[in-house]
Amino acid sequence: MEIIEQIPINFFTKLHSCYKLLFMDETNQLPSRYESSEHEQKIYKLWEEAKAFAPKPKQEGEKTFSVLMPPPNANGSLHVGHAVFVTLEDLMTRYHRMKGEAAVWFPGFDHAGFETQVVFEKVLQKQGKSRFEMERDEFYDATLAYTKDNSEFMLNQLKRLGASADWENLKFTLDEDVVDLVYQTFVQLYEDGLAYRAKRPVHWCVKHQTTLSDLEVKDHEQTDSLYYLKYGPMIVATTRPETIFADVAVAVHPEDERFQQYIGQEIEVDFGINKRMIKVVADEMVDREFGTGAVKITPNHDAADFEVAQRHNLPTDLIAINQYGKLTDLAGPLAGLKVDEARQKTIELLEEKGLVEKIDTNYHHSVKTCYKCDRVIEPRMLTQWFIAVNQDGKKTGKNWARDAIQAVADNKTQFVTPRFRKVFDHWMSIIRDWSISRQIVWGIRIPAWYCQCGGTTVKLPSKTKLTFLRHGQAEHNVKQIGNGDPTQSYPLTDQGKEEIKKALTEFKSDNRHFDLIIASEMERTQQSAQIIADGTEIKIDARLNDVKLGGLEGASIAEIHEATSYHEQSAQGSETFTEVTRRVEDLLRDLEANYQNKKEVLIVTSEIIFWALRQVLHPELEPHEMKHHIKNGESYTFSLGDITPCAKCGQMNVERDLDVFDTWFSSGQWPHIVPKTTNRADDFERFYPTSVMETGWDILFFWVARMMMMNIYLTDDVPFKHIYLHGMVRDKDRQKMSKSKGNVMDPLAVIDQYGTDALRLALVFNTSTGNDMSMSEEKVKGMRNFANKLWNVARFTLMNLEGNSFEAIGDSSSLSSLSRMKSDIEDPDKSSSSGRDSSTPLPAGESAQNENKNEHTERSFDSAQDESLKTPQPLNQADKVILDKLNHTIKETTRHFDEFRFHEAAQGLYQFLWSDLADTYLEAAKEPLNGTDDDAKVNTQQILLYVLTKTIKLLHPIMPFVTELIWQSLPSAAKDNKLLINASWPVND
RNA sequence: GCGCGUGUAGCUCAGUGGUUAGAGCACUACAUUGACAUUGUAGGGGUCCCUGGUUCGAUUCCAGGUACGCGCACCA
Repeated sequence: MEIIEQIPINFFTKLHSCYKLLFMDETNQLPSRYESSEHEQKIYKLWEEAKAFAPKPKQEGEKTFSVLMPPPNANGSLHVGHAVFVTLEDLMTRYHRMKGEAAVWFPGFDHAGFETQVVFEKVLQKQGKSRFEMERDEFYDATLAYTKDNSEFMLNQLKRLGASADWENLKFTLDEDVVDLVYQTFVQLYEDGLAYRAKRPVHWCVKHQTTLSDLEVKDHEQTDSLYYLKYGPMIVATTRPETIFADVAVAVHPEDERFQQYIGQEIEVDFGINKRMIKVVADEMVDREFGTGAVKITPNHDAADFEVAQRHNLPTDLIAINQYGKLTDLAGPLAGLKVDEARQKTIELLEEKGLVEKIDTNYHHSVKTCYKCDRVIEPRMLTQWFIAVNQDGKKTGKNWARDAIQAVADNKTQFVTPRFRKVFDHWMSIIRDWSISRQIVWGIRIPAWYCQCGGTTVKLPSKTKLTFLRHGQAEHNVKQIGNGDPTQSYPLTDQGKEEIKKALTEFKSDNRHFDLIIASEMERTQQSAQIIADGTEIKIDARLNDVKLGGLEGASIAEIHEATSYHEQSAQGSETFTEVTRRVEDLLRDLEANYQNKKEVLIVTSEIIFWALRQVLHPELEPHEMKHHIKNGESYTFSLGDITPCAKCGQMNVERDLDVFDTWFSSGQWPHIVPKTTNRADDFERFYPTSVMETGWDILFFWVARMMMMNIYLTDDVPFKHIYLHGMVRDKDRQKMSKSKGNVMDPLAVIDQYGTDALRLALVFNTSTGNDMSMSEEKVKGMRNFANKLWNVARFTLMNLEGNSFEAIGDSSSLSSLSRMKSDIEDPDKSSSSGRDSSTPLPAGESAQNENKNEHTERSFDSAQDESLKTPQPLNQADKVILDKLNHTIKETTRHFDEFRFHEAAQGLYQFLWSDLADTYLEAAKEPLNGTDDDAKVNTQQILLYVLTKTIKLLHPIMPFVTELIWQSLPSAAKDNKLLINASWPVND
C-alpha cells in the first residue's frame, strides 16, 4: 500500500462542533443507545431540503438508473408488503445514486378501480349507504375524496420508510395527463384493430355487478351433486339443472355410436314446466367418458356451450339467469329465485315428473369465484371491450403476446430469478383476450360512444368546457317584440348590462376564465360579450343568431307565439325550431372538432339557442319540453366531451359507454406514462427503459406481463431491463398475514418501536430472492440491536478521536476506564478466524489504488468536500486484518448489489460490522488507543475513522437513517459530501 | 392432468461440487457498568427429505420417489 500522510494534528480540533449537534444529548453526553424515533424524521427532512431525491442533471455519457414504484392502491394504509418494495427499491436507488449515476425512483399512486370501489363501498355500508342509491358523479366524487385523503396519508407513511423517491413528480393514475395518454392508447388500439367490442362469455360477479378478467377469478374446489336428467330419449349429466330453461341443444361426440341415430335430429324434451324441441348436435368438445356422453347446451350460462352454439349456429338469446343471479321468466314458476334455491326447486320439480335418473352427490369439481367476495361467478354473454392479445395490429402489425415473449427470449428483459421466466413464458403462451370493461364507476371511463345508427365512435374526448350565456336584457325585450334580424339595433338596457356584470362577478368568484368567447351577430350578444371579455378574443358566429322571423320580424311575442310553435311550423318565412337546432348542432360539431383543448369557451346567445341545445343534448325529450324559460344573464355549463358526434352518421345524440377500464389497463402503461409526464422534458429519453421492475410475484400476470405487452406495443422498446420479483411476507410461523388471522404487522408501529433501519434490514436479512420471507418482532428486534451496535462503534470511534488530545467530551470516567479493558489484540489467529471470509484473504501488499480518484470522476453533483480520507497504513496484524476485511467487504457488497443479492450484502455487512469490526478490531484497538505510543494511537484512530466511514457508506442503502446520522457527526475532513445520501460509493483497493 | 417451487439446527431461513455446513431468534454456562446488557466470552444442537446416478469428492449437479406450498388447465 502506498505511504500515506498522517492526519494533521489540527484535524481533530475540527471535531467537536461537527457531531455535537446531532450526536449528543442535552446533558452533553453521547447517548449510549441509538434512539431511532428521535432522529429519523429530522434526517429525512435533511434529504428533502437538499432535494436529494431528484436525479442529477443530464450529462454527456451519463449512466442512468431508474425504478418505477409499483403505485400503491390509494385506498388503505401501508402494510408490510409496501415496506418490502420500499426497502428493495430504495436501497437500489440509493446504491446507484452513491455510485454517481443519475438515479431516479418514480413514485405514484393507483386509483385501483375495482379494489378501491370495493373498499369504499364497505365504508359506505358502514354509513348505511350503497353506491346503487347514489348518482354516478356523486359516488365518483366521494371515492375521489376518499382516495385523495388516503394517498396523502400513505405518502407520509412511505416517507417514514425512508423512501428516497422523486416526490416532486408524484403521479396519480387519474391525473389529467395520465388519463390523456391512456385514452390515446385506447384510440390507437382501436384504430389498429386490437381493441374490439364484442359479445363474449365473461365472468360476472353477482355481488359487485361487474365483469372480471380471467385473472380476477379464482378456482375453488368443492363437492357438489352431479344430476343425471332424463332428456327426451337421452340422459344428460349436469351440475346446473337450473339453467335447463335456457337450453338450446344437446351435444354428443360425433363418433359416439350410442347417439348416431339422434345427431341432426330434434328431440322433444320435458323441462318440467314445459316441453320444447331440442336439437342434437355433434361436437368434438364432448368427452364420451364423462357422465352419459351427452351435454346439454346453454350458451348464455357457460363459456364452452357458447362456443358450441356458435359452431352450430344455435340461438344464443335464451337467458335463464339475470344479472342479479336470479331466474328469469323463462323458468316459469321458478322465476325470481336465486340460483342455489332454484337448483333445489328445479330438481324437486323434475323429480315429481320422474325426470331425474340419478344424483351423484359426491362430485368433485372446481368453480370460479370472485377473488374479492368468493361468490360463485355467473358466466354471462355480454357486449364488452376486449384487447386482442394474440392478433397482429392491422396497421402496426404488432402482436402483444408474441412481441413480449420475443423480447424476453432476446434477453432484452431479464428475470433476476429465472424460474419466473418459465412462469411468464407459460402464461404468455396460453393468454386469452383481455376483457377490459368494468361496470363500475371508479376509474377511467372508456372513450367510446354509440349511436342509434349502430355506429361506434372511439376518440379522445374533447376537454373543452362550454358555457352558454343568455344576453342581458335588450330594448326589444322591454318592448316584448321579436327580433331575429341582426341588422336591427336593439342595444342592451342598463338593466341588461347589470345582469351581465352580475354574471361576470359570478364567473370570477368561481375562478373561471374564458379562453374564447363566441357571440352571435345580434347586437345584444356582442355587447354582452364585450362586458365579459376583458381582452379575451370574441368570435362572431351566425349560427348562434336568434330565430329568423321573416315576415314576423318586429311583431309582438304574443303574435309570434300564435303564428308558430317554433317547431315544424313556419309562418311568413320564419325559421323552424328544427332548423335552429340543426345550426346549433352544426356549431357544436365544429367546436368539437376544432376546439379540443380550448379549456373554457363562452357562448353568448339567445334563449332559443338554449332550447335548441337542450334538444341536441336530450333528443329523447318531446318538443314541448324544450321551452324552459332562460332569464337574461343566465348560463349553463357542460363538457364538450359529452357530445362527441357519431363517426358513422354525424349525429350528436350518441351515448358514451358507461363502463370504465380495468384498472390494470392504465397502470399497465405506467412505465412510459410516468417519464413522459414529469416536470423534466427529457425523462423519457433518459430513463426509459427503466432499469428494474421490482414488485411482488403475485402481480406478475396482473401487472408485469401487461406492462411488457403494452409498453413494447407503444414504445417499441421493453419497459424495463430487469424484473426482480420478491416474495410475500409471512409471519414467524410461515402463515400468510391476514387481518382475519390477526397476524398482520403494521410497519409504522414497528418503525415507532424499533426504527426504520431495523425494519428494512429485517426485510432483507436471511431472505432470498423471490421466496416468501418470514417476519417477526424478534427478528426486527435483532436488527435494531445491530443498528445500536453500529451506533456504538461510531460512538467509540468518535469518543476516542476526541479523547486523544483535545477537548474532552462525553463521560470522561467511562473513557478512562477503557484502559482497564482486557483484550486479546496480540492474537492474530483469533481475529482472522472470526471472519466468514477468512479463507480467502486478499493478497497482501496488493498495491492500493487511491479511491479518491474514482470519487472525483463519479461525484454527486452537490458534493461539498474534496478531501476524504486516504487509505491508512496498517501498523500491526489487527490493522492489516481489518483493512483486508474492509476491502473484501467493499468488493463483495458491491458485487452483491450489482447482482441483486441484497440479502448477501446485508449478511456480509452484518458479519463485518459486528464480528470483525466491533468484536475483534475495536477490542484490539483499545491497547494502542490507551497506550503511550502516540504514532500507534493516531494510526489506530485513523484506521477506525477510515473503516467507520466506509462501513456506513456500505450500509447506507439498507439502513439510511442511522448511517446518515453518524455521517453528520463525522469530522468534515472524512467526508466527500455533506450528505451521505450523495456521498460516493466506496471502491475496493 | 401440466408446470413451478420448497424440504438444511428447537423455530424462521441463508449458503455451498472441496477443511469442521452457517445466520437470526431460542437454549446452556460464565462474565459484569468497560463503546454497546439493545453486551461480551465459551458452548450444546444437523442422516443438509429418501433412493439411485455423475464425480477423486454430492447437502450442492442429474434422474426417480416423497411431503408440503403455489400457478395453469380441465371442470357437462
